[in-house]
Amino acid sequence: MEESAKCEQVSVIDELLLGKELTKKLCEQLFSSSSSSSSSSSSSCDTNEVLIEKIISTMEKALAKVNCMANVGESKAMMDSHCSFTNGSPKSEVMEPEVEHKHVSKKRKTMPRRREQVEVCLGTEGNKEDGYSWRKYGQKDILGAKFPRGYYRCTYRNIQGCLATKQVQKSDEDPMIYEITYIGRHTCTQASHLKKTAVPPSKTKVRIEENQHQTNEKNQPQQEKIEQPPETIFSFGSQGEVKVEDLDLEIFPSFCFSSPSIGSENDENNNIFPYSMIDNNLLESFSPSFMSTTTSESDMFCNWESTGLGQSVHNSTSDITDIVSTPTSVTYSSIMDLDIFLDKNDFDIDFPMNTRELCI
DNA sequence: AGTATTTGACCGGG
DNA sequence: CCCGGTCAAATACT
Repeated sequence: MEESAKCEQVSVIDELLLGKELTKKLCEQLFSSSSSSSSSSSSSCDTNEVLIEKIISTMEKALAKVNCMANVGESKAMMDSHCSFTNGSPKSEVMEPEVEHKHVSKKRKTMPRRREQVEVCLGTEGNKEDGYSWRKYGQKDILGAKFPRGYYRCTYRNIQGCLATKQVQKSDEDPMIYEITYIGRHTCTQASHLKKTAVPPSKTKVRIEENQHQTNEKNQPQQEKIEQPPETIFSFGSQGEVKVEDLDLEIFPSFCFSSPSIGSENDENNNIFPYSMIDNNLLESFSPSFMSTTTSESDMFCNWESTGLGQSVHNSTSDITDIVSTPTSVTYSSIMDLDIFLDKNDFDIDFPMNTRELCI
């Protein structure tokens, strides 16, 4: 990457960090009554509205910068899948512009892609639980890559015509990191998925603690192919790094969240989220499952798109949809933040503020 | 027996 | 022709 671009990126990161801080503050204010607001909000004189304004402004700045960067170059991927992945039906050809324009066969590369980098702590072999069930259908040695790439498709491809696929590849540099490329979007409704979201948060939290404990103290004997219970995923927060980058947007730096500070597990109020937050809206915004439920993802993104904020970055809802559709719990935090970043119209409800740390 | 994974073959774009 | 992506038969697993 060029130097100027790096500088730009740094300043974008700054903006995003600022935005994060502001949203944190806002969250504290919003939910101070229901959760133990331990952290001190420095200048708590800001009203919620002011904070929101600030956040939006910050995000807009960041987005503008990113937009600039994207225009300068490196936006090939952006062009590739520049949109039109509407909430299409599984089979109807949801055409990419290039396809539409060129009247070319509806072949590969027509699905929007989104790449995630996941640092795996507990040796999940790239099979991080993301809430959806995948079926491996191939593996390929990739030129120049040390490790083979695994190809997965949605288990319900045949049954429900869900065309979502993902590619999992262990990173060359760091074997603990898996690069996961999601292609397409889930159109299926996965029961297991729904079930997971229904897991009482308190339970989840306990798990987190346990896992944190274990991972911190001594690495568990790492086994490849350990199937992690869904809850375990949250442990990524403590040590794991989750990077979500939309190949189309390329606007989000890598995020690394640590778990929210966790109190004792004997109180429901000590859930990751204040219990009062666990309402439908929140569950939906946190959980990828909402994408596969009847909840209208399109609605969500209508909102998003209508903000104009999104349009300044991208014209399509497809990518964003794709982002949020990321079902994985690993991306849990990321999703939350993406929501925050992107959906200013939903600020009032989509505030799963639990990010504690934003690493680059 | 049913389901999931592995792996070599095949296909198509560049 | 090379390479990435997918298919599908064989194999493993439950």
